[in-house]
This record gives sequence, C-alpha cells and structure tokens, in this order.
Amino acid sequence: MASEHDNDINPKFLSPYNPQTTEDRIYKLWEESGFFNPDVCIEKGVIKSDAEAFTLIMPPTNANGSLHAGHGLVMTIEDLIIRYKRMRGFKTLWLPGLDHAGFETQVVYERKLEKEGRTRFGMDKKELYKEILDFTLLNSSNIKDQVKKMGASCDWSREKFTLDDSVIKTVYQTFKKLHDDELVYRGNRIVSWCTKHQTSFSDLEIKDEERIDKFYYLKYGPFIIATSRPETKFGDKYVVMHPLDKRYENYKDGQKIDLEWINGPITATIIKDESIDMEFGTGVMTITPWHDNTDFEIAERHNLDKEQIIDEFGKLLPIAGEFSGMHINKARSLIIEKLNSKGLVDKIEENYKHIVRTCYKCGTVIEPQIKSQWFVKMKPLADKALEVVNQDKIEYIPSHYKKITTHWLENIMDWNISRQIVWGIPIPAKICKICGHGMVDLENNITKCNKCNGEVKKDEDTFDTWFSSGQWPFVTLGYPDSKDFKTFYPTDVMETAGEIIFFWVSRMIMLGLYVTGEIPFKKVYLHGLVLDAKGQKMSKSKGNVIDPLILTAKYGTDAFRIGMIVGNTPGTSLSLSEDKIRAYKNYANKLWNITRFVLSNTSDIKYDKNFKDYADSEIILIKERDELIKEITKEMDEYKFYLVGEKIYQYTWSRFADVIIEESKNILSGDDNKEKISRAQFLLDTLIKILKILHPFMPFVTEEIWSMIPVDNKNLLLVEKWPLND
RNA sequence: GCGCGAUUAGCUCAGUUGGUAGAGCAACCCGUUUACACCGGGAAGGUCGGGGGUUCGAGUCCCUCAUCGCGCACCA
Repeated sequence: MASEHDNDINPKFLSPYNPQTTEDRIYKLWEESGFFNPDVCIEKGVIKSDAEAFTLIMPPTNANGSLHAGHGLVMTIEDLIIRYKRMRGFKTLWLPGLDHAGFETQVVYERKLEKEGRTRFGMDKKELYKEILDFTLLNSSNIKDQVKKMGASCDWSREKFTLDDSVIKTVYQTFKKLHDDELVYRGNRIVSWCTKHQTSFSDLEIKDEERIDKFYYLKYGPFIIATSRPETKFGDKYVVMHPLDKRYENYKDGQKIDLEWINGPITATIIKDESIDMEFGTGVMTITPWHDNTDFEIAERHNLDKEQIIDEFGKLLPIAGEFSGMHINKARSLIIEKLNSKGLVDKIEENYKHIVRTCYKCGTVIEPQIKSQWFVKMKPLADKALEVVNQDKIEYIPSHYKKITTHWLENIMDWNISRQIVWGIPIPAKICKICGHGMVDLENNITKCNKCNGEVKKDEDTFDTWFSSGQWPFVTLGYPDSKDFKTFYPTDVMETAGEIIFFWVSRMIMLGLYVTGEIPFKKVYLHGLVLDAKGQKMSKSKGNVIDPLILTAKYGTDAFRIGMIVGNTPGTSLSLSEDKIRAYKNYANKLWNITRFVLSNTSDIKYDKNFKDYADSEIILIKERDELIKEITKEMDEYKFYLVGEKIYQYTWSRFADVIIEESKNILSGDDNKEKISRAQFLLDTLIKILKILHPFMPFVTEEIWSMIPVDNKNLLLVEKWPLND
C-alpha cells in the first residue's frame, strides 16, 4: 500500500500499457481475494451483511468446444453488470456453470467418431457415455480458463454442472411432480424423427427449409390426389374430402371404393373432414397417419388405422412390396415410374415450392413417426407464464421480445422431452413391455406394470437437455431448502442470446413458476449475434470465425470488452471488426498515459478525497463531471451500457485529456500555490472516478492503474464503491 | 401467409418523452508544444430508404410502398 511519500512515478509507466504482462496477474489477485464470492465480501466487510442481493446466473456454457465470439459477448456483458452491482454495494452473485448440452455435444462427438472411422451405433451405451463424459470434462477445464481470460468475476466456488447429482435430483423431482399433476404423459404421438441422428426432437429443433420439388397428381380410383411424397402412399386407404365440397357430394362418409393402387387392388374408405382445404389441389387427399401430423390428427378424429410405411432409417417396410428395404430417396422416382406404367399418373408439376422440415443440425429431412415418448402438457404452464409476462413482472430488454414471447406462448405445443441418445440425464421411468404404459420411477423399484401387471423395462431415453437447463435458476441455487435459494432467488437478470428465447428463456419462466411458484428472474436481457466485420454470420465453412482469444491476446481483454459494448444495443447483432478493438487498445494506453501525467504532476500533494477548498475553475469542472456521473449511473441502471461506454470514452479522451489536462499544464507550472493544489486534487479525484466507472468495462487496466495510485486504505478496485455521491 | 426487426456520413452504429443531425473507424490537411505518434490540431463528409399525413416544427408519431434480415405456420 502506498504511503504519502512514495507516490513517485512507478517505473512501469515508462513503457506503454502491456496487457500481456498484466492480465493473468490481476485475475489471480482477484481470485485470491475471494471477492467473487459474496459471502467473502461480507466477511471481509466490503459489502454490508444486510445488503440487498443481486443475482445473475450465467447461461451454462456448452462443454463441447472452445470459447467463441458469442461467449466473449456474454462474459463481457454479464461481468459488466456484476462488477457494477458489486461496486454499488449489492450482495452480488454471479453463478457460473457448464452444460452437458445433450444433443449438441453428442453431435460434436459423433463427428469426432466419424473422423476416427467409428460410429455410435453398435457401441456399448455405457462406454459411449463414458467417452463423451471424458471429452466434456477435458473441454470444460479449457473453457473455464478461457472464461477467466475474459475477466469474468463469477463465483467459482458455486460452479454447477448440469450432470451434478444435486441437479439431477431436482430435475427428477420436477419430472415426478409434473407427472403427479398430470402435466407429463406418455403417448403414442407423431414425433419429429431424424433418420441420421436416430432421435426425436421437439418442434424447436426443426428448421423449416423452402425447397422446390416435383408435385405429383395421381389417379386414386375416381379421384385425383396430389402429393410431393409418393413414397408414403403405399398404405393409404382413406380418401379425405371436405363435407361441404359440392364436387364430391355424391360420396358419403364411410363409403367403400375399390381401386387399383401401386401394388394392386385395394379398398379405400371415404372420410369427410373439415380440415381439408377445398381450394388446394383437387380438394381430395389420401392420408398417411404414421408419417404426417395433419393425417395423424384426422386419423385420431375418425378413429382410423395407422400403419408404419417407413422405418427409422428412412427405408421402406414390407408393405411397400417390391420396394421394401429401399431408401425413400431412391424409391421415389421408381414408384412414380411404376405408377406411370399403370397409367395412374395424371400429371407432374415440376416447380412445386414448399416447406420441408429438416433436422437443424444435419439438414436431413425429418421423417415424422409415431412413437411412444414423454410429453409435457404445455398449455397450463404457458398460461401461467403469459400471466406474468403480460403483467410485466418480467421485463424484456429490448422490449419487443415480450411480443415474440407471448406469441409463442399463446400457440404452444406439447413438448416431447424424450431423446434417444445416451448423452443426457436418463429418464427415471419404467415402460411396460406388454402394454407400453410408462411409469415414473425415481426409486427404481417398479417391477410390474401397474395397469396390466406385465413385465417392465427401463426407459432407455434421456431428457431433452433443455428440460434440465430450463430449471437452471433454481437448481443451481439449491432449491428448495438452501440458504442460497432463499437469499438469491428469484434472480435479477437473465442475460442470454435472443436466439434461445423459446428453447431456454420461456421454458425457464414456465418451469420456474411451476416448481417454485415464483418468477425465476425479474429481467431478461437479450443480446444479438456476433457477426464478422462485414456483418455476416460466422461459420467454420465460410472461414470467417473470429476467435476472441486471438483478439484479446493481440489487443488486450479490456479493448475487446469495451469494443463489444460500445455500439452494440441489446437484441441487435454486432459486427465485430478488428479496427474497433484496436481503437480501444489505444484507449487503454491513453488512460495509462493520462495517469502518468496526473501522477507525475501531483506527486507533491497528498490526495484528499474530502478536499473542499476548490477554486472556481475546478468547481465548474466538478459540476460538469458529477452531472455526467449522475447521467451515466442512470444509464447503467437502465442497462444502456453502450451509451455509458461511449460517454466515458468521450469524457476521458476529448474532455479530460485534450482540454482539462492541456489547460492544467499552465496552472501546474504556474506559481499560484492555491490554484495548483486545487487543480491537482481535481485531477486526481477525477482520474479515480474515471477508473471506477471504467472498471466494469475495462477491469484489468483500471485495476492495474489503481494499484499505483496513492490512496489511503484502498482495497482492490473490484470492491471499491461506484463514484456516485462519493 | 402471419409476425418481428432493420434501412441515418465511405464502413460499423448511436440518437431518451418530436425542437436547426452524433460517435468510432477510414479518408484529407497540418504538426516532433517533455503524459501519450497506441499522439495532437484542423477541415471535410448525411435532402436520416421512397411517397403521403398529423404538427408552428418529424430521423423521432400515423399510413403506405420498397429492399434486407429473422422468427412462426400441418396446406396434402
């Protein structure tokens, strides 16, 4: 700690600011202080024990790769919020975590297997699980180091992993509670099935793609039916039309018709259903309930037979006769050839534009299948969520996300939470081998079906990863009995990517309300994508991926951080250009040089933070400065960090350095002692306030400079007080 | 098809309740004044996507069109 005599210029200042030799040392200092942990802050007296809590749960990082620019943005924004709140005297908790990221990680790992010439199919499930676990643990230690590089002041002592026992336990309790409340059911329903990944999805993992295909008009007895998927038509034995369609009024519901079809004569049944669009095609269609959602619903309504035509790998089943075993992609044209030879093709439209549902990961066309899986009944959960969102009990930043959320909640579908992958939390349930009935079994002691008394087997599926991360705010805090849960829940802000507003944010609201009876967070702050300098989405195939760690190594973490903040409004995408980061490196150095000037020109006075004897010229400057601080503080509280960053930059550079310091040169070298002291006190006081305001934006350089400023009884800048009314 | 964004200086973006347009970067001219060339001084640069309306006054409110981006949707 500096005494009043040793505030000579530190030799460090002789060269420009060097982030490389500074950052790791500073981070270590912070970690060793223990101040990332709110309990330590209270113990050591830097935060009052009765201070209001402020909580932010870090979106658990996917432990399957390394830090990308998006993470850089997350860490920057969240650390900024946390450092600000800590400096404002809150009992501040930022809880970090890692996500096993079920399907995402499994896909990454499968690619790795593929490269090694292996495949997950046929592998022992336990062995595969162990391999992915090792892979994940290895990655997670990498990621942790990278998060630290970003300067994240999160409480590592409270770190959680989505596969921790405590997390799984709570997730199981929630599953059981949902089941007991009849909000989870096991049903034979149409699910979206990826034939490559061999798993089903929820509706969110599907990406709609516009494609141009052929559209076939086929002769089906007296009717013409249109389809883009002739390969599904083998079992079609119901022909559906609108009950009010005049063209077909002679056909009666339930009427049988004999006709010639792909593999010979069949008997079709007429079905009248109002879901048919009379305007579209010929107004008549045949249905394939096993492989189409609309058809499934029609079949359910009329209690019709359902038959599987295509297997899990996209190959035709024996019902397809000579085409049995053939992949649908290959079969399509051959089927048309056959139909044509039988004179059953009426016409073919070449450029039929339609939407195809694909796997969001591999682009494989989704093959709907009827499967027995666990579904969460969403309507009751969504209604509760709608209530709190509509009452603004949760604030969205930016606000238009509120509309997006309510729109989704109002049209919500039941959520399929079963996944046929090993990498995830096993579903604690037994399935009856005889009747297919599903039973929740947390204790693993059910041996007979409670419906038919048949043999049971373990459910081999795992939970959708979002089912567990959807409970993140309360599982991480140790719901229901822990002290942390009582202190820190509901949390204050959920800061995450706008992209996952449905996947994650909305589900957290629903599950949080359902389990704890309270909202999980008061604010949702959503950031946009990080794009490259040209505004294009980064992707490995385009080769425009910017690694944040290369930038931080080159320009310093502080430069990277403030570059991510300024010019980036919530919700909109950010173009990341190296020029911008470079500019902020210069800024860090500017701050460094400002300090050198101020310290070397004030070394003969002792800084007094309560100094009152200011000259008129300083009083004006103080008024201007303090008004800015007031304004900035307000904007910090409104989460307008992009404004604050810009304003403090402007003030330090254009005002403090270019004008105030310049005019100080005369004053300080003059002979009016009173004037000199007044100016020197002002310069020191203002520099300190700038450092404090800048700390959440540029924590490393400000902490380093702070260590060299002669102030009595100072602590780490990390836990100094924000300069409002200082 | 429905919905949500965006459209402001060459580029990336700000612009709070309507009151003669801002920043950074780039480009231009000048400058070695001892904090800093990772710098300083100066100048330049926009009929705020088009059209219409409300108003004394609109980048800011309303309508409409266009272009780009993104969600959502079972049209066989």
